[in-house]
Amino acid sequence: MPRSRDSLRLVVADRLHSAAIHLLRYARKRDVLARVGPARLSALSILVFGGPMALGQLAAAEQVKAPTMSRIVAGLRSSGLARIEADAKDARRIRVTATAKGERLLQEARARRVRLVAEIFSGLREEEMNGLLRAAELVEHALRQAAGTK
Amino acid sequence: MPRSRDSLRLVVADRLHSAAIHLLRYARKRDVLARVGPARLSALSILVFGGPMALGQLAAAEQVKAPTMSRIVAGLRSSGLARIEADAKDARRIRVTATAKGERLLQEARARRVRLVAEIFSGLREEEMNGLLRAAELVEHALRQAAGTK
DNA sequence: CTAGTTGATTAGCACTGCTAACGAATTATA
DNA sequence: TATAATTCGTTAGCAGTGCTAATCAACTAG
Repeated sequence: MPRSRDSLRLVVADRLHSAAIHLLRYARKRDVLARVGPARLSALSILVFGGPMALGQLAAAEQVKAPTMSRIVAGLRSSGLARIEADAKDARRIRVTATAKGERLLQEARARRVRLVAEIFSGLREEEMNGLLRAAELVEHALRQAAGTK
Repeated sequence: MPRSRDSLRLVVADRLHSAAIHLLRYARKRDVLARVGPARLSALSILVFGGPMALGQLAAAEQVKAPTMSRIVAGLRSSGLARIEADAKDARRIRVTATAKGERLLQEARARRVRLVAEIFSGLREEEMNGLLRAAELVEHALRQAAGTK
């Protein structure tokens, strides 16, 4: 592989990583207002969009280990944002479901976060926005590929 | 502002946020190998690229409160990745500097990240990589603007 | 029926963010 | 000059999120 492509990758890696860190740090300021941490919010969104599922599935979806998800679910539960039921087929399993309150909170938090991030980009031209969109989709797509192959 | 531009922003914000979360989760797996957390690595890179600076400056650059940066610097120090000296002009201030070991570790972490990104984006054309680079720079620039204005 | 596997939890560690409260040093002001 | 206000950094303590190791219960294979 040519040296120039290699160093381009180095720069891209650096910049993307840094941009991601800073973007999330910025966005998190409002998540705090929701009194729900990012991991819980993210898990909740999986539940809302993906429907009820077992803890292990949720952990896999979030790329997190079972004990971590166990605690996240406990937190959601104690906040009344999710509930758990026994699985009919397998008594080891639990079925985690978002409550109505959870769905409501998710929509609010999401709207707040999106408004915040959208504010940041208020000065950008439409073509720049489209560039960002393509970049985000590229990253997501490439990550899905990489996660699948691994 | 036209409705269409507004909703484009919302979509971009949503996608970017999601892509950032997933990219960092993926990248963190390797950071763990470096035995240095993401916040320390990020602060270290500011030091390496920006030169020695006061704790407050570093906190501002990382968009983090002083106590948080105080602990991050303490961690870097105890790992021998950074050192602190007294400021000649103002005895309240400290001067934080990356050590040679810190610079070395950062380069290694970067190299690891580059390999990771290379894996993820192995299928991308050079122009797509350039698109990602522009996107990352746009995000950083917009964030700096937003942080400055606020 | 025993042995192995799987799903979830608990315990305990590390890291990262915050606010509140403090001490020390500097700057502004009476 | 003496005092007050401000600024810089630290400490203490809370919450959240990630991990591994160990454990328990339930299911599955032999």
